Amino acid sequence: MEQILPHLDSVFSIDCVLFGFDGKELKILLIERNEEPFKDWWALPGNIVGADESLDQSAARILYELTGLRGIYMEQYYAFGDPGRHPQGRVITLAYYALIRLGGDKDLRPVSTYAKQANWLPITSLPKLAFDHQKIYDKGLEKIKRRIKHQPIAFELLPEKFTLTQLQHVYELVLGKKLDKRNFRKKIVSFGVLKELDEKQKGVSYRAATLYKFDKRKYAKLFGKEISF
Amino acid sequence: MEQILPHLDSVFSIDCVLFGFDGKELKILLIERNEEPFKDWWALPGNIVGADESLDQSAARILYELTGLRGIYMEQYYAFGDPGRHPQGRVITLAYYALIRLGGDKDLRPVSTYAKQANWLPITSLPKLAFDHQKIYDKGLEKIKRRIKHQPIAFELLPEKFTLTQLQHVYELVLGKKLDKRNFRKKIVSFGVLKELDEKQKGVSYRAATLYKFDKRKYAKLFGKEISF
DNA sequence: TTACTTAGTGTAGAAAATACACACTATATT
DNA sequence: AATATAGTGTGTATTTTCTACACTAAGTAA
Repeated sequence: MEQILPHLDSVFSIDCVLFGFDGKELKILLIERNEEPFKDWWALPGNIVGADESLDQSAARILYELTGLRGIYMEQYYAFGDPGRHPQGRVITLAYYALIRLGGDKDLRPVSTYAKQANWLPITSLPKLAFDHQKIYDKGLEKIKRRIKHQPIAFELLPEKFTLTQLQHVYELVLGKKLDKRNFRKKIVSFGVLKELDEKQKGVSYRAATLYKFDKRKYAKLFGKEISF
Repeated sequence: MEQILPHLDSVFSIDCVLFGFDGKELKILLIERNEEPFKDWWALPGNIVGADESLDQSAARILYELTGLRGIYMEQYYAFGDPGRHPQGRVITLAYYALIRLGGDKDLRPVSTYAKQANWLPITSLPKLAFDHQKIYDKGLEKIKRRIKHQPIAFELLPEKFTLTQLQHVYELVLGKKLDKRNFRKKIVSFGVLKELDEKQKGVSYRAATLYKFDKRKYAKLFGKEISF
């Protein structure tokens, strides 16, 4: 019901779990707070939703301010609003995750005002997080696991051209388990959204792998179909 | 980021898509508004989140006030917050769906203050809805479709004891398609969460079907496993 | 007793999932 | 030039799951 519009003392924010892949590890972007509460703790980046912003815009803005990146794949996944989750009052927060390819140079321009530093930390060794951010992160990882099994979002973590081994590696890191190489290739190729290029990997000291691209057109046609790993 | 706690002119509400099954049709509970905006329109039931309530509690309260029911399966599924979604100001709303068995007697005690009436309407012929509630409903149905394919939530819509035909019927209504009887039975039984009772349906004018119960223990053990229809 | 209505059951063929091992190729090293 | 190294790339047989499909059994009503 929405006909009553009182002035309430609650705050609505967005927090983001920004997943990044640098070719080796899966990481998330954390900031080290320089204000109370939780001064000197690591926290997920977040902010208050602006008055004229949609929720998605707000999430995109947070990401942009922190990294300078735009057009990144982001997805809203859950709202956290326990009365006790923020020591200084009622803050309801909406969580987004994003998938980002790291390892150009542009991936992170460190951030202003409310943080000492911002850093990509591997998900295999995360510090204690401020507020209920551990819970928010856990749920984000769970959601992304489920999503990657059914839709080809793994591409968002890779450069435009990638090898099948790199793609498999992303799946393994997100799902947290090893996959069989031959079966993986069979399945991902049969899904029909990969375009094999006439181009090979460079700068490796072993047999160079064929590069592939993700074919967005073909994917759009398939919409609704699902893979599963 | 959450160290700033300004007093913002935005309102945070919860709206609920309450799915009910009466043995025949899948319905949702709508209320007819008696105040502007959207006076005389049908809308999803909802309310402002109370200061000391968790989000889940708030959703449960809305449901309780409307129907007198407690302990109902509810799930948060998406936040809607476009700046223009409410004509009188910024209202961010969090959507929940619930699954309810209808057809005892207790299912609905109609509601007070802000509504002329509340009614269970079949999803096959819904009226135009107030605000962006059509969008909220659509997304809710989509979520529930996906969920029912993977987890046995269909039980929540049925009485404690039910026949396999009833169960199949629920699946067909939610998924919006016919299922093969033999294949359905094979799969649902092999999932291993049904308990066959020594009891038959009563009061039918044809061969009585065997009754089943949902075995929550077995389900807990299987957690993580998935069916798919 | 008969007619009616729904319950309940099996199988064969197709498709998908899994398990599994070796030869190829590019580079680096001696 | 020969060799070591490290990752690429490929096929098949087996098992499991999915799909399509039709009749008999049981109970009730007339």
